[in-house]
Amino acid sequence: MITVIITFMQKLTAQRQAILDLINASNRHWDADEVARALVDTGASIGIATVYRGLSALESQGLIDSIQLADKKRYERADKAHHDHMVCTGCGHIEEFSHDTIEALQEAAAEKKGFKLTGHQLVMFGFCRKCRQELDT
Amino acid sequence: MITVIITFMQKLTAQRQAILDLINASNRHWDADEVARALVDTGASIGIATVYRGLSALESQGLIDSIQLADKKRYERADKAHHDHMVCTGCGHIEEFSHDTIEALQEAAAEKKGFKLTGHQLVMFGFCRKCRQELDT
DNA sequence: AAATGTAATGATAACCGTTATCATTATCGT
DNA sequence: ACGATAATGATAACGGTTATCATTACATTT
Repeated sequence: MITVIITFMQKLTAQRQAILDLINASNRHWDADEVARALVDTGASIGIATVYRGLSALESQGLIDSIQLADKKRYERADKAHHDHMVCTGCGHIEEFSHDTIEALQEAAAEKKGFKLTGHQLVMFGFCRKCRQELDT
Repeated sequence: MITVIITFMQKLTAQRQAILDLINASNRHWDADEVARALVDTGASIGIATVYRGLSALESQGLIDSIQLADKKRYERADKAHHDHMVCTGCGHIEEFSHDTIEALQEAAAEKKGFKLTGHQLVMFGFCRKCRQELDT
């Protein structure tokens, strides 16, 4: 096997700093378009391509996290403990949760199949408390 | 809230039967393009749009299952017990596994947040036994 | 401070999986 | 067989994302 590893300096430019600040300022889960829109609204000048590149650069540096939903990727702050997500299919609300036992059992299940885990993603779908009530009316 | 439910007959046409037979004949996880290619290879005449429509029709009837990966959707036989997936990022191999305790804990975690679960998807990423060995060489 | 090398930017084209459109064909119940 | 309606297939369109490329910004060296 031939492995080539190319490394280069990642620059934390003004645009990337702005993206990082925006994401760090809340607990929201942002898609690329929302980030671009929010930054432009504050008067910043940033192209959509720069947002996409900035988001993946920041993620590869571990400065932000992401979850891959069916249609798009969403980014969130990285300075939180590991957690998974529940997505309300009614209103889009995303709730976070973490469960050490589930994590441990996943690791054990992988090991049993000979897998060396590098990551996982657990997304649960359903109706949040609010949407659940509206369904009953 | 206004809810409109429109129901109509779903026809099991020759094309859809061919898709169903193909998927039922193995344990593979097919994407739409692979299905179309495989059917055309057997001499069948089927358009890619028909494959997409057939796949979602069959899934909505519970005749096949699917998993949503980052880039595309993959379909598999439905006549298996519920299970989740481990995807090898080295070779693309998909391994299935099931774990009742994890399922139960998920349900409990959702309930604690007030969520009424409708489904979930757990995908674990890593290296399968074979790719793991190649990494060490 | 000027020059140099390199990564980032931004506008836009391209990409890829998927869905919509629409005229035509096939299917099912009667 | 007839009539109603769903399915088909070719292709356009869509939406999120990535590639292209000329230009700009940055850090390091002279």
